Amino acid sequence: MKYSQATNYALHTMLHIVSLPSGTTLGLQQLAEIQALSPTYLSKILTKLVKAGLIESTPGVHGGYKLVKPKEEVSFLDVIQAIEGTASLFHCGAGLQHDSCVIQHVMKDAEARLESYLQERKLVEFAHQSEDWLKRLEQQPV
Amino acid sequence: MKYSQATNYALHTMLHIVSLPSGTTLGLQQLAEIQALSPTYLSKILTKLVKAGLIESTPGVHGGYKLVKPKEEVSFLDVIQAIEGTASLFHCGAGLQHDSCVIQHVMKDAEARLESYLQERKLVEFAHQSEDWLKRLEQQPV
DNA sequence: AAATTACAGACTCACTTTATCTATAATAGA
DNA sequence: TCTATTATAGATAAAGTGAGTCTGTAATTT
Repeated sequence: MKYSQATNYALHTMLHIVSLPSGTTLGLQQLAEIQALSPTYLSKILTKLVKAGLIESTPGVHGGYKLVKPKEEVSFLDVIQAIEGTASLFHCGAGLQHDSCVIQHVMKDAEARLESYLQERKLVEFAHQSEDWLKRLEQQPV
Repeated sequence: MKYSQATNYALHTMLHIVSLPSGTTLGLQQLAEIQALSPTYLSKILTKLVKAGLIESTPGVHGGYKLVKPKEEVSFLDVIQAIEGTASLFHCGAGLQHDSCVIQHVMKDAEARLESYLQERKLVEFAHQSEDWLKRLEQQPV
């Protein structure tokens, strides 16, 4: 069991977007360049974040991505679930049981602990980490 | 991200083994039958549990599987890690960072919470759930 | 109208999961 | 020691998932 690479990219990308001055946008090209990724691939990941309601995109000349909600509200869990989905980690296959399975109940509780913690932690806690990148971008503007 | 089906089988199988009277063994055929699985496939799963030091196997006429440690010591985490391995859920690919990545740090903490909970919960809590199956097996002995 | 930007779909490649089948090794009991 | 019984290892295969590329399309600003 592992989180996908896409989740890794999504978290790093969101860290950069959260670090933007309010209202500012950041372009796909720049985000892809920072992480050494193909833009079209990163686009697929970001589209999931758009559909999850975390960011919004505007095409066109000075388009890009920007936050929808206040940056303080963006949790790790929000980003992770946007990419990985919300299906439960464990599902007891045994036909009859399914609901009555005690094992499943424990696993569900464990997952709840995990999610609760990831909901508490917000990306904005580490926004300063991304400032270097953003300053470098300002110095060589488009 | 999901736990594998094999983990599901392993947990259910261990629940049965934990429910055995001390010293008693349970055969591969019976365990496979209960869960409607091919014996050879289940064997591969159980071999992992053997190598992890949770159970031991004896071939031969009245062979089967039995616990190594006291039943009270077998946690959910023990079984899960025997099947899934102990690699971390999340690994920041970004070359330089790897250790300094703040995202990875949060993810590691989250995982620690998950594992801590699964370590606390023991399979023996639900041993009684398996009694029905075991009694039925006694009534039609080999 | 044109340049710029994000989006969608089809496709590929490699790896993992979930098995199945066959053959082999080890043990207990006659 | 022979034999039945049981677990194990190896080869194989089908299906699914993850990761990524390429090409083309839609939308917006100037």
